[in-house]
Amino acid sequence: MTELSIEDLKNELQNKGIRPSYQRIKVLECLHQEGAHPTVDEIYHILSPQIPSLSKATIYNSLHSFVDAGLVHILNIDDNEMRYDAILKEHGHFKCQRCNSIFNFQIDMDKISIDGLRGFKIAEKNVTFSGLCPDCLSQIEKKES
Amino acid sequence: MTELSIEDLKNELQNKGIRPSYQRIKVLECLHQEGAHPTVDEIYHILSPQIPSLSKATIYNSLHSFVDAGLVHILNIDDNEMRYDAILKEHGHFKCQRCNSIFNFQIDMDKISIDGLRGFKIAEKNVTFSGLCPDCLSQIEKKES
DNA sequence: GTTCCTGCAAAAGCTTTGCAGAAGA
DNA sequence: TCTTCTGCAAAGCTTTTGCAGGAAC
Repeated sequence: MTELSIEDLKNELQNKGIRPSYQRIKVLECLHQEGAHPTVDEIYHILSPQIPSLSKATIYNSLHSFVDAGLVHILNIDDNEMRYDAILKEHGHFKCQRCNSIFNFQIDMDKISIDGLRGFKIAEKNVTFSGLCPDCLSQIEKKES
Repeated sequence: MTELSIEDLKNELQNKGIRPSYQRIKVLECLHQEGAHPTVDEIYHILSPQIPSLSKATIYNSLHSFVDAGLVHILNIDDNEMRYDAILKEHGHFKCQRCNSIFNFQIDMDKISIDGLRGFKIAEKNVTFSGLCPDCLSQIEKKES
């Protein structure tokens, strides 16, 4: 969300006990792009031009360390591939069914009234909506007119 | 949720224009078990003893028809495999991180206060919590004492 | 007879694992 | 030097696809 410098990312990794290699810093940078929830494949295609030697195994390894350290969350929003989310602040996700873009939105999880979870210990809350984003909606309207 | 007879399931399929083959009826029956959200593999292992000739391809085919017809929903709650949900009534899902069981809970989606989705057309709402279920909680307490 | 369905096999795609060489402490 | 990381290749899983035989209409 906020623009982070290489130094910030380096510190973020070191604070969690992860050695801040160049590859890991770049992967983490990808995740911190405004509103990004990239798949492994997307990260690979973003970074490959800058780091031609980069392999997907390294991206997977990096992401696993990040998840274990609590730096990023796994997003189960796609049917087939995983997405990763570096925004730890509580928020919801909207997925456009037409262009597959993912948007964040603010949400107050505490205000969700639930019934039937007495006795459960809730650790994580996920809210995911899907439908059509404004861009796709206006494109559909144009087509119809 | 409610116990459905073979006839009910047959009608459910026919109403949607899906030919009610034996295999499809049994797959749909699996999905209608109380609180079930089976994976393809789970369905396969449940039905295999009754239908030794059953293949996973048929289960996938059946589920795709059901999803296309709007009879079941896809549940993106697991990291690696899909789950399927035959309860179309609005509800949330809780996944126990210890035993991997999935529970349904009631939720009023309309009362979720969202901010930042003006201009979006929302088609589907998904709420997924995770943590520990009562059973696992009490087992952990026993271990600690 | 024609259409649709089943089930096998193979293929495709995402993710994980093993290992050798390289980089960092 | 010793540990850790990278990157390649291969393997493992889930899901999809193609096709031939069979069932249903």
